Amino acid sequence: MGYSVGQVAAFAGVTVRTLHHYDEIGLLSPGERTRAGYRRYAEADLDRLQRILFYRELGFSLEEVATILDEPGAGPMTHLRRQHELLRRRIGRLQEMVAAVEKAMEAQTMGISLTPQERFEVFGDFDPDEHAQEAEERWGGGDAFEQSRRRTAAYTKDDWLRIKEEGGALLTAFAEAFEAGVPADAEQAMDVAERHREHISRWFYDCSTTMHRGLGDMYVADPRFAVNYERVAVGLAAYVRDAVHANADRRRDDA
Amino acid sequence: MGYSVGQVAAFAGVTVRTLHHYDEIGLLSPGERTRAGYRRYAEADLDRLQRILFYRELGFSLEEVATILDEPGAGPMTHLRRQHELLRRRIGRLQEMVAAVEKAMEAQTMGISLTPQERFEVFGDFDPDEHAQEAEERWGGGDAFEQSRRRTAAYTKDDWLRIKEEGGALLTAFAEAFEAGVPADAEQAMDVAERHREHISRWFYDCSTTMHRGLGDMYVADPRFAVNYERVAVGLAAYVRDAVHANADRRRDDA
DNA sequence: GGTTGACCCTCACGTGACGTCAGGCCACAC
DNA sequence: GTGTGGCCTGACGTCACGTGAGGGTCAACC
Repeated sequence: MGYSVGQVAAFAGVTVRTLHHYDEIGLLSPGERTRAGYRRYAEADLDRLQRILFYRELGFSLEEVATILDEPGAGPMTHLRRQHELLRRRIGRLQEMVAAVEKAMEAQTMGISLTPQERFEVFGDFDPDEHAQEAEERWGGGDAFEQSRRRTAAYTKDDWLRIKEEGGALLTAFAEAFEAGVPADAEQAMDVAERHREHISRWFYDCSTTMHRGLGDMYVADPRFAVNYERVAVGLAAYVRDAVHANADRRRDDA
Repeated sequence: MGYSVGQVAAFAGVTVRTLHHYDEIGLLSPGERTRAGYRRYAEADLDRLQRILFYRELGFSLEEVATILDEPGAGPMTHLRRQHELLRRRIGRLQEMVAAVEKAMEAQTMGISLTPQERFEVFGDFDPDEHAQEAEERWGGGDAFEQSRRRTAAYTKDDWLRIKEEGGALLTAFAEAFEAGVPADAEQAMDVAERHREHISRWFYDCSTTMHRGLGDMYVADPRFAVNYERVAVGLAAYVRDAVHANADRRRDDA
């Protein structure tokens, strides 16, 4: 029963070394080993491998793939839906590139030359500090952003692990309240929102309730942020925003 | 005049380090330096960078990108057409993946489970030894293929460089004859075909004229091979096939 | 029942495409 | 003239494997 490394490698179209690597880093460890130490992959392992290869091809790092796959409460259907969505987006992006190429062909035949900005327009989506720029515009003056950049620059790997852990706990807390039907303006939800604000203040920048409110809005408006919540539960981003708003109202009333 | 590394990095959406790296490996060296040693990128450098990023995003290694960009006689329009084609294919592939995901979703909701082969079907295109399997089927018995595998296993980097060089020379020879309007059954073209057959025999496996004929057919029929010729000149794959056939006929007559 | 050949194992170093400091010029602003 | 930000060249780190080396395992065939 089960498949050997060679067999799995063959029909997955990867090398044996790749499977060894995934085993080494704990991304995909075969369910069993024979007494001789041979790896034996079960049906479930193949499922996991298929997903790994899928997300990998869409450009996720193996670490990211691991967190996606080990996300609690994500069944097969969750993944399929997400994969569908990711593919749709990627196709959209490529179609934009097609349009850009066609535009360039036209410009070429007309003898028009493009400005540097125009030339790289289509790559703009991938600008890594896009977040930064937006933060600057939205939160005014770039003060918060600068602070965040300075602070985070000094963080160690352990710090980041703690941040990830805390963030995950907050996400779970939001999700649980949401799934349990707790209203966003109930004390429980507001408390989680407050913990979230403290989390931001503690690790990134001094986050006032007003700034937090803006942040909450962005979680819904900006798909890059929304996806983090929506992939846990549909509607969670809006729920988080509402909780954050309710919390901001409460604290204003307190004052 | 010209742009600094920082400026170029900014609107191309890459890091300064990346530009340094491209300079180091000779992929993109700025047209000029200031007397202080600062890099100054000209308009043409931006063009090149844009192409580099394009091909890179489609999965080419930097070495491959270099050979594509330094291909002699490839103007802006050649690149645009090729980019268009590559994008179209990539979109096609992603659409297949979408279909596969949708099929999986259906199977999931129906409670059907897929076989391992079905699971990885969509990744099949990337199976690296796909060529091998086909070779085995087409040339019968896998003898040629086995020989090729055994021989090439022992080749050094220098050997591969020579092979690439020889192959490039043959490609150029074919292209020149083609562009010059030399008929495929003219002596000049047949001679190149014969050199091509010897090249195969020398480096990969004993290639009879009959096998060579089959190989020529495949260069046209199989897009994975055809692309190597078509990207140099449209119609070149068919030309090569015809020359190979003519050469095979000639040598049969000789005998 | 021994040997052959395909397949498996674990080190362990190599590679491609950068990321990330360190240490030190350069240039313009105040 | 002294910051402050941008640029330079090393040089080492990282990620996702590739590529042997050296050695067990196992079904098959003689």
